[in-house]
Amino acid sequence: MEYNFSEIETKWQGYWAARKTFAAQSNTIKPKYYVLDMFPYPSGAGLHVGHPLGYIASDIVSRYKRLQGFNVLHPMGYDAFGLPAEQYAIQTGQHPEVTTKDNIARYREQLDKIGFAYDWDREVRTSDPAYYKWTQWIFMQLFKCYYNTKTNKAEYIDGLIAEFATNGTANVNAACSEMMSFTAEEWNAKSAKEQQEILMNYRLAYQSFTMVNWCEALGTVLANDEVVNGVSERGGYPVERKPMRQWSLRITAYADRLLEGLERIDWSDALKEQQRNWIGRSEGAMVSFKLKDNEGAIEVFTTRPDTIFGVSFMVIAPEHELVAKITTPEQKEAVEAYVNIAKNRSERERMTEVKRVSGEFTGAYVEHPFTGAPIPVWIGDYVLAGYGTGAVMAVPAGDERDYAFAKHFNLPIPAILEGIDISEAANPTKDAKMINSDFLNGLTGYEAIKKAIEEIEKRGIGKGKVNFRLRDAGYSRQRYWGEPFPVVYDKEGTPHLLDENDLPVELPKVDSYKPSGSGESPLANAKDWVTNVEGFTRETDTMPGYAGSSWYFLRYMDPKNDTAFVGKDAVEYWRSVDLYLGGSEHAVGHLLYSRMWNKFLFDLGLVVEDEPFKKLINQGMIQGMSPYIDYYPEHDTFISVFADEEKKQLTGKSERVLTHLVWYGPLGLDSLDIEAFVNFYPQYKNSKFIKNSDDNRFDPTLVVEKMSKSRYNVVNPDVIIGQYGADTLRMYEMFLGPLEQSKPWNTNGISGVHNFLRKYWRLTHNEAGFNLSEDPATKEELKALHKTIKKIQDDIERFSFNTAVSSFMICVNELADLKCNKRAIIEPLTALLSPFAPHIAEEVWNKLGHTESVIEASFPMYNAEYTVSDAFAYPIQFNGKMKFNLEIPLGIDKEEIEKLVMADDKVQKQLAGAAPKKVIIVPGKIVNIVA
RNA sequence: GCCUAGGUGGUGGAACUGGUAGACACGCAGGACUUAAAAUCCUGUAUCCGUUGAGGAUGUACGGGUUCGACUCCCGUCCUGGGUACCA
Repeated sequence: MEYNFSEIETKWQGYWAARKTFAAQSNTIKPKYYVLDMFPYPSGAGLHVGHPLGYIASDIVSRYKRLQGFNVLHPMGYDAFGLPAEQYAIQTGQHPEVTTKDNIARYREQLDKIGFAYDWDREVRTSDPAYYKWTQWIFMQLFKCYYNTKTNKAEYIDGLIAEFATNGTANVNAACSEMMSFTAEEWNAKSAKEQQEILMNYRLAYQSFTMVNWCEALGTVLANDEVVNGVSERGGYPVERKPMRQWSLRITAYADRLLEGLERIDWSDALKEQQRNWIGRSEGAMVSFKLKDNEGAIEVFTTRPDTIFGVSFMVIAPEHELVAKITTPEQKEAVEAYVNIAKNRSERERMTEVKRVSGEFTGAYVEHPFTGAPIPVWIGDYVLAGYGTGAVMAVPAGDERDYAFAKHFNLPIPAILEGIDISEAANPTKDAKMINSDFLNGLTGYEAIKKAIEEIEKRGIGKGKVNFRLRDAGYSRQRYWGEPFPVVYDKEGTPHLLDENDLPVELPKVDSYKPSGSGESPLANAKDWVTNVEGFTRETDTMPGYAGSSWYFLRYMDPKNDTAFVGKDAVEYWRSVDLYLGGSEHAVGHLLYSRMWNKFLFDLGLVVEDEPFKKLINQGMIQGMSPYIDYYPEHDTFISVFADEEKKQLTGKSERVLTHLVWYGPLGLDSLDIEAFVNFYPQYKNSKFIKNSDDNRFDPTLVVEKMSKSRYNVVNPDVIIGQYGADTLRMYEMFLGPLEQSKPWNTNGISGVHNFLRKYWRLTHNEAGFNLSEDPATKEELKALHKTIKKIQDDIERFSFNTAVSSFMICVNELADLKCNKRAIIEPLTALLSPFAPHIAEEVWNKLGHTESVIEASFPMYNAEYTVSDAFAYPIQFNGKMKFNLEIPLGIDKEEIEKLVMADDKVQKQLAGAAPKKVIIVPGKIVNIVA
């Protein structure tokens, strides 16, 4: 009887769906386990083979936890707002809601075919008004709150307002955009509008001016992804950076808690380190340099106040607010020209091209705060406006970039460290003793930092400060396909929240999804909607992609609740995500935002855990092979990648042409169909094509890249399922390599995995049908089984699914050799296999006579008796240090063990001819040789 | 540039804590069964030299180092993936 996977898989998928087998229980005394996948963005290309990698792994864990007796929550949903659907809408006029629904339907169909144990009754979609009602509601709470740094948590701003009215800012310690200071009288004298403006300085969701990529020609703000080499990707129009009034979230208020929380969660060190570096806490000092010949001062933040006597110039960012004010008339032209060039370069470019030194002298000077010496002020684009104060005190002796700048512009490089050569490069060491540094002379850098801060504070020219690299998160988008803000403006332009009863604020219908052209979002085109709140106009920006995804893990706990984003009972039972699986591309974006949202909701007492994701695994990305063909324009010739001899004849630069007209075999890419190619691209009608000399084929160059529709490298799981079945796909994706590693998709080994499943099937099936023996198992058979149980359990616990699949293969090979079809072995093996290949396991389980699903089984018990090997591996230690293992047969006495050990080459080599002082043998445990 | 991860046979990978490098699988070669094919099973398979019941040398991106012993630890270099704040 053949293994008919398609029949088996259809049958059991239908059974699971009809019985709601995987629904999480709500009234149970079982312990809970919440295992979550990062939900997908439903793209038009459909699900590709990369998506299931993490989903299969989490599915294995969820089924494994069920076998262990947990009440498992394993949900799935869709991150349904986003740019691609909107761009598609602009091109085709189709409402993004329609395309999104279609895409979701396709995803669902594909997901169902893989046999995931999802509780589909809990599905969420971020673009569903019933969902985004609560995204808007959480935004309202963020708007209504500020961060009290005394109690170290978010609180409602009414408390702050009352404090302002009675004591002013005197006793206020709150996270804010800029330090403010006023008395109660001053506060009370302000107009309502002025008061609202001041409160923006404190709110956790607030408005301010931030930079956007503005494309005049397209009349729209562009995402960084839409800007390539400084021009728009579409059309190649110039892009400038310009300030716009935008919403932001004050995530910086949570910087310390986001850092501290990392200590308490089970994430990889690499990921934690990335978050730490992103937050970028650094201790240092703010120092104020007085302007010469002008009012005011320039503030700098430095982590190295010890090097202050090495300052020979100052560099400020081209966007710095003082540039226009301090530039002297003689330098005006040059500075303006420089600012114009610099301001349109992206921060990325400015950081990448760090070796290309550029800058301009402003003509202005500041005074050194200790020596009073004049310090020239330059502008340079290596200083970023967004970090610190947008100004640095340049210490060329100690900082590489300052050094390069000084060398390039011939500025002095004062020596401040004893015995350190600075003729070739800067040296940032803190170990050397300070020289030429007045009161710091003779101290090391470490000592000098403290002393310098003391002195700076004493003289009132600055103070010690902790600075963060983390910036507040931009929260406005001038887009259609996102959550509308529950905000309206009065006639004075002051924003007000709508009433909670007005939620959800649904997206209005618009005629065009194109931007309005004035920089406003497409919502501004819906004139009736904008003005349909009496006396007010609506906010027309929408929320960013991360809004809905920052809290979706909470909604799964209680997805149908329409009186709260999550009910109290639900959140108290499910608490937080026990295991979160997703790609490392979300290391700092989504994973930081959702931690912040969760902490905020925790502060308001609405969730019970401060950290949302207890354990996190990053699965690697499955890459695609994009087919490019090599073209030599000088010869008007295309050449196959393997035609090496002919390639030598070709001169000039070659180009790579991306093409989808590669013959696509059932499982992947093959050679180019030249005829189809020239039909599709008539411009190459007369081009020459050089094929391989040996097999007369034309092969493309395959480039490993992220799988995406636009690169023609998406491989669909449906094809694999059709040919081999879902169980093979599941096991093969796990077999492909370590979960956390990225790897290009290939189907080279898939037949091996499929053969394994057939072998497992053949253990209990012959031509006639199901064939099971009720005889008791032999010791050898039990050994094969129990070795596997132990291995599989260990492997699941450490997420090593590829080695688990190998262990299954070894086990089945051994059982096949033993011709074992005994219930005593097959039954536990089937339960063991069910998380990996659930359909075939369910089928066999059913044939074994069980009426309940295999998920009602329990994980097989491992029995150590059957896994002891015939020989024991003795760890051999020298002087107590573990050195190596030696196989010693069982059942021999101490003396014989010693003889065997001493006769071993490695032991002899170790002793190098000398006799050991002592040989300690602990029977069955250890051999310790004291040399 | 910066942050982060990785680089092992023809291929995917294994080696979990410094202790026989290459488990398992693909591919390939040879064989059994078969009229034949498919399926299945058996044997071999890191490289080089030698051998055909003979062993030796080399070998985990590259160059150094620590250690009796290094894929594993340290220093440096090269290459690749991911992120870099409005893709998701």
